[in-house]
Amino acid sequence: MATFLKACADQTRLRLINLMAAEGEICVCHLVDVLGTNQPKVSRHLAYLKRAGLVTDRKDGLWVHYRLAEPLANHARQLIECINSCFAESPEMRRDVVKLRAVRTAQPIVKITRKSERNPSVKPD
Amino acid sequence: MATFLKACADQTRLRLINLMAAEGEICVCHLVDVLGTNQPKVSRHLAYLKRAGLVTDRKDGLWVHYRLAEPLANHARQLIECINSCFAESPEMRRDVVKLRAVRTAQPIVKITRKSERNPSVKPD
DNA sequence: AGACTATATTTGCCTTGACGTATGTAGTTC
DNA sequence: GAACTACATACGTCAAGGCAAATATAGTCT
Repeated sequence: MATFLKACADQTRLRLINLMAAEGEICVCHLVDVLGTNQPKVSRHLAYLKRAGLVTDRKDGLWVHYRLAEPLANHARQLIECINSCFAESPEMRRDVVKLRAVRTAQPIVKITRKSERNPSVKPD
Repeated sequence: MATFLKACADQTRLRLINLMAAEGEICVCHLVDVLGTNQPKVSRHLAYLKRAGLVTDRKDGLWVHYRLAEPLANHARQLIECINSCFAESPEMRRDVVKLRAVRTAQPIVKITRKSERNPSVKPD
């Protein structure tokens, strides 16, 4: 119980949980884009959530996709549901979801991985 | 949100919340007896909960009584309710409530404060 | 093979918070 | 006022956890 609460008791992790609760499986690179922070930070928090048993990951080639663990222990599920209903009232959380959708359509996970090809604004040198 | 979760993310504080949710206003000395720990530890955690806005206190002569704050912010109330429903499944939490009732009847808060008078097993020296 | 991409982990630093012990404060009793 | 009671707080220590920056790992493309 305290373990789950600790895992949720951080703004960055709450944002990650919010996104996965809303959109299911998400690739780390998209999470980095949405949170607008550096990649190690996101990975660290994802690892924390995984240790706590709240999320699971799936490797797919170069990418790793995270999603909320299923099934969750009873109290963990209740807790996530409760937190989730609170997200609805938070502008930041709603903005994150919108931004994730935008990022996903702009930069879908495809076999063409070069940023320079996906996004012309990035010069290939 | 993260603040409230942090405040709840500790076993000792969960036990305190459980007791106050079940029995309302409780005096610090009884909480010390029930938790079976030292008094500074209990006071420290109560102060933490108070800072987070989860509890309020009331002075009454020599005693201080704590209870869950009312009204709580929307998400805090939801959170407490959720946590509370999880308590029902925890043997330790249920034992605490039983023990509190026992302590309260054995050592009611009265104007006779000497432990030696309330409890003959404590020698007055 | 070499360049590149996505992700994880390590490192060093700093803050927070948990603990027990000791001490301070304030109210009560006699 | 002296002894006592309930509670809070300061102190020193320690572990956990937050961060940014650097580095490691591993898969992909050409």
